[in-house]
Amino acid sequence: MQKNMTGYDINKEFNHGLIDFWYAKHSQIYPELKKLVNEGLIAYKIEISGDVLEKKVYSITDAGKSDFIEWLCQDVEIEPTPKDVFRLRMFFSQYIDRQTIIPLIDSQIKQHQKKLQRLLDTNHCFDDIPHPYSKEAGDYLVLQGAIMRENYYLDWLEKCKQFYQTS
Amino acid sequence: MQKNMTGYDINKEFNHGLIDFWYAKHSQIYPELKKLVNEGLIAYKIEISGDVLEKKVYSITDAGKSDFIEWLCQDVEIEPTPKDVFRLRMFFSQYIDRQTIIPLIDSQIKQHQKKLQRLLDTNHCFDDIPHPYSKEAGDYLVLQGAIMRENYYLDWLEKCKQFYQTS
DNA sequence: ACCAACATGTAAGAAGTTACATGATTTA
DNA sequence: TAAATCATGTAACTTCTTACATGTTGGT
Repeated sequence: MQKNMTGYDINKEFNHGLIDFWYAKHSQIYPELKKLVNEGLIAYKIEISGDVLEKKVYSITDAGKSDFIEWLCQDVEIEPTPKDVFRLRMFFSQYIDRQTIIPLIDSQIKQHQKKLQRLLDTNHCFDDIPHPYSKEAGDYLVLQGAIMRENYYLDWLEKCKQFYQTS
Repeated sequence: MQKNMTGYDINKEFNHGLIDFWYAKHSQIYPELKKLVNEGLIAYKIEISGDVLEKKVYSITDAGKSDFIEWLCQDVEIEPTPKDVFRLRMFFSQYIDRQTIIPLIDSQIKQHQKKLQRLLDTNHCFDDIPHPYSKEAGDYLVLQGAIMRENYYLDWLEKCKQFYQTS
């Protein structure tokens, strides 16, 4: 929808980029692209890199665009709260002894702080709030959401830590 | 781990109860229980309800307990941010026109407010903060996490709404 | 020459959803 | 006696992960 891309490009955005709300492995991406071509929603042109290496550069078709916009405008029910393995662990935290649980929580805090820092570094790209309906609008909104999410999660982790420390 | 349960009980907790961090359909639960029995991690006794209805009441074995505790105490890497369809939609929000997007966001706000209210109602069960290592500790921590999550998500939705309103 | 990155796929299996399928018990 | 809830399963399918599999290009 936003630019022509190869499967490799999509994989890079999902796994090395900043997209923090969706992902897929290349082993899922390539078959899925094939499927979308069969459905007429995307099409590709082969480009040659160097001497022989073939790149399949995909673009969205008109049918794909209208399908996508239709999907985008639908009012939908909220999803169930996503599964969270660490929340599951905390649910059973009564079975972890005190000298074990604090380092476990600290490890999560450390990792989430690192993630948050990475998001905040990216946030400097937006010196000004982008204009609605600009092409940066989506990036901006999801990045704000990601930052807010990490902050809430860290607050919760701190709460868990204090719960087991002050007793 | 906490009490003996039937597959039906587990399904009820997942789909009608308050567990807000994990779920499964009964069509997944029954085969999974069978698998765990084969692995010797759980066992069941048949109880008769009424005249003939057979209930399989499952309990965890010693092997299951030690396996579980071992899993529980492991220090693990944080998971990737879970997929979020509405975040995905907002990423592409530039393609939604103004009279459409605001009701879409409002609908999400309404649904999350309802969910939050349900969580807050449950929260009244905890007049006092439960004691760490009590059996309510896990319930308490995940409920606080769920409430914090809904609050953060509502804040983000409001931010999205304002972004598209003030322009 | 070597290595990192570019580039594209398939196969086997695990996890999860939807639909199919059946029957008993309790409550109004 | 009808409906809601209790109770347990299977089948087909989609989704996702891990591992297998191959070859090119660009930089040092």
